[in-house]
Formats: sequence, structure tokens, C-alpha cells
Amino acid sequence: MSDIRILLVDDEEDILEIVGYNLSKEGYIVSTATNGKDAVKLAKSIVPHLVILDVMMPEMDGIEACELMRKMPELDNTVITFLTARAEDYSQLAGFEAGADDYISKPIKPKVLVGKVKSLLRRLNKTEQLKDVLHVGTIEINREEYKIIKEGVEIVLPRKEFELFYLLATKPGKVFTREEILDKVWGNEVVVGGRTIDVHIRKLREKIGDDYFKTIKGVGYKFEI
Amino acid sequence: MSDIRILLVDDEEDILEIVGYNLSKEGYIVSTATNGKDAVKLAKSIVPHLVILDVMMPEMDGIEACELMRKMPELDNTVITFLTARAEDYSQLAGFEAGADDYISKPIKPKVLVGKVKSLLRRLNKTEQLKDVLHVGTIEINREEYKIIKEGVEIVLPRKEFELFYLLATKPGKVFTREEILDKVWGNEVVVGGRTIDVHIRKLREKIGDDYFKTIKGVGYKFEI
DNA sequence: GGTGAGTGTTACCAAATTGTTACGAAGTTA
DNA sequence: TAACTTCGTAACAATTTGGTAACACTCACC
Repeated sequence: MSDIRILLVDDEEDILEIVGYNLSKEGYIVSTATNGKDAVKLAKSIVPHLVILDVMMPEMDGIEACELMRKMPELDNTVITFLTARAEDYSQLAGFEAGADDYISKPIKPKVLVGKVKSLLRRLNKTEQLKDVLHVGTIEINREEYKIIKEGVEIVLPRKEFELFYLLATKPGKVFTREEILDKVWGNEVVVGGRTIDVHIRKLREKIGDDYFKTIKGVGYKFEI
Repeated sequence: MSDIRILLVDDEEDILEIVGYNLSKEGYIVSTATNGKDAVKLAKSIVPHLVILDVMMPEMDGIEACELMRKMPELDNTVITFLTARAEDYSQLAGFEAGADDYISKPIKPKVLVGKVKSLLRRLNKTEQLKDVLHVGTIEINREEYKIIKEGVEIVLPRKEFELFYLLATKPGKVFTREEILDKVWGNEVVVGGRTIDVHIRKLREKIGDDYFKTIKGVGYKFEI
């Protein structure tokens, strides 16, 4: 995962700590500020993906901070959400007016918050979903970026390995004969030794996991989830 | 305000009425439908800026309607948002899968809804205005002035370097092949030596930072935040 | 339990690809 | 024109990759 930055702003240290802890645990990079003024400064330098902003704060309140941030062009792609005391609060309205994208109501339940954050970030990333990525089980294969992500971990593969993996993964379960593999990955005119495919399969097993690649003796290989 | 069209879809007349009223009051042009089928048809003809879609409906549910609309090229710039019964509902997930941009949870509070709608539309307008400034992470790329600003520090790049950087930065993560790069930066008829691209990449790495530019051997280069 | 075809593994090397540096021609600016 | 830049190139260094040889292993079958 390309690291996602979250700016958390609240004047209560307790809240910063507990919310910050829960978000960090999820792998997000969390920065904190205790007032709007600092928050705006910090936002400018770190350009967070998400800002969680308390409404009531000393120095500069959340509403004003939000308005300022919305004027910063570098934060065009940043989602801003408020923390409001009650769901029915007027601050919600003012928040939307100021350019907020959402609100989270106190009291904060960590699990709900994390869920909400994920949901908001999903929205942010949605525009990137139009790429040619292939999902098989917990593995994401991104041809455009020439990388695969397995359970959140990025794995880079050299060209031949990638092509071989890609071929097998396009049809999980299907057995590809050695002939087919040579044809698709190496090109049918190229002549390579008898152990070449095996060696590449081995490298994939090493990098991605033994269990995914099954040998069908006398026939070929297949990829299984 | 250039008239903004909103398509409101729900099988409950009450909701159509109250929400429709509140949106109209704000100056939006509101059309309504009571099932997914009609909604899709209507969307095709009026091309709304925003669609508010109930999940549960007769004839065709919101998810399916959303999927269909997402396939319509004329609705590329349309924001689709769902109405879901509970904030934590599963339908949220299905909704995002189907291509929704957001969700609004019931029960609906008119003022909150209006705020949310404004927020969504603000986002729409922002992406539509094409600027000469591109933001990727903490880097601002100013095409007009042939310079970039990284964490507040201005870096001027010569033309070729800038063009190369700009190309890579327009799609962070995407691997550009040497061919593509030559084509886009040098023009496909120009013939340059084999090390030219590497040398330029090196200069970029020197000026902007090593880590941003990744080599995929045998494939090409990519820019990563 | 021996046998052999088909695979697995390892270490190693050659080729392919990219990185780096310095330099000069061409273009720009003062 | 002098003083800089920019840009491509050559030449060489460094790195990575893909492929192979050589040998170990497996498993069905006799």
C-alpha cells in the first residue's frame, strides 16, 4: 500500500491518542495537531489524504480551518471530515458549508471510525479503479504498474516471471501445458532448454507462495487460489 | 448558477417529495423516478449531474441501476450516491463495488442532505476545471512556468526533463515503456541514442529525489509518490 | 525395491539492460 | 561575443536477468 497520510486535529489529547492509535494500527501514517492554526500549516506541508477535524478548538476552530484548507489547491484530492459532538448538531451544516465531505459523530467508537475512514478513502481511490488490475483471491495483479500485491504487500517481479504469472493467473485452475507457456511467454519461435520453465515456476513459488502453483505431471502447471 | 440537474430515485413517494422539495428550493433541477428501470432511462435522456439512488426498489434495485449507469459513457461526469438504511450496512460495500461515489444514510435529514449534495457537487466542479497545475503528493507541477515545487522548494527543470517528468507524473505508478517515452517526449520520428532516456532519468533523480523514479528492467520507468 | 521419465533445486555465467560520467555541439542569454 | 545551459553521445561500469548444467528428487509401474 502506498502510505496513506491522515491528519488528525483535536484539542483533547485523549482523543488524539486513542484515535491516532487505532488508525496507526491500520497502517495509516497519522499526524496530529491540537488547533486549527497548526493543522492548516501541517496540512500544507504533508498534504494528507484525509483530514479529521474537530469543530471546537482554541486558536482557530474546525470550520475556519476547513475553509482555509479548501482554498489550498494542493488539497484538492484531500477528503475532509469533521468530528461533531452530536449527530443533530448545527455544526454539521456549517461543516458542509465550509467544504467538508463528511462528519463523524462523537462519542467515537474506534471500530466505527476505522470503518468510516476506510470508506472515505475508498471513495478517494475510486478514480484509480479504472485500471487493468486483475484480482484473484487475495492477490492483485496490476499490469499497468507491473507489480502484484498480495495481502497488502507489494511484490515486484522481473519481466519473464511477471508474464508467466500473469498468464497462469488469468485463468486460475486451468492447466497450461509447457507448450502453451512457451508459446505465450517466450514466443513460439524461441527455443529454450527443458528446465527453463521449472526454474521460473520455482522463483514464483519462492516469491508468491508454494501452494499457489500446482504441477500436473506430464501435462503442465496451473495456478490455484 | 448553471443549472444543475439531479435525478432522485426512490420508491417511496414521501421521500421523493420531501427531498425533492428541499433540493428544488436550493435551485437544483430535480427529476424523479420510482424504480431503477425508469431511472436508467431518465438518466440517459437528461444526463444529470448527480443521481441519488435508493438501494431497495422494485423493478430494478439501486445497485443494478448504478452498474448500468456507470456503463453509460455520457454519465462519466455524473456523481452517483446511494441512500442506505443504516450507515453500517452491507449495501455500502455493494454500492462502492457498483461504482457509487458516496452514500447518504437514512433517516434523511433534509439540511444534512442538502449540505452533502453541495459537497459532492463541489467536488465535481473542481475536477472539471482543468488547470495547468498538477498536484501529486507533495509535489506541485506547474506546466505554464516549467517548474515544480516540492515541499515548498522550487525546482526549475529544462524542457526535456520537465516533459519527461510531466509525462511520468500524470500517471503515478504507471510504467511507461521506453517506446512510449520516446514517442511522447521526443516525438516518434526523432531518433536518439540508447542512453538518452537514462541520462535524463538520472538528472531527474538528482534534482527531485532517487526514490520517486523506479526502473522496471526490460519494461520501462515509473514515477511513484 | 529398482527403474526411468518427468520435475525440483542450486549455483553459476553470459547476455541484456541500465547507470554514470565526461565531453562537445548547439542553442540561449547577457 | 562571452558565459551559460541544454541535450545528446560515447565509453565504460554496474546491475539484473534469463537460461543452463548438473544433480537431487518423486512417483507410477514393473
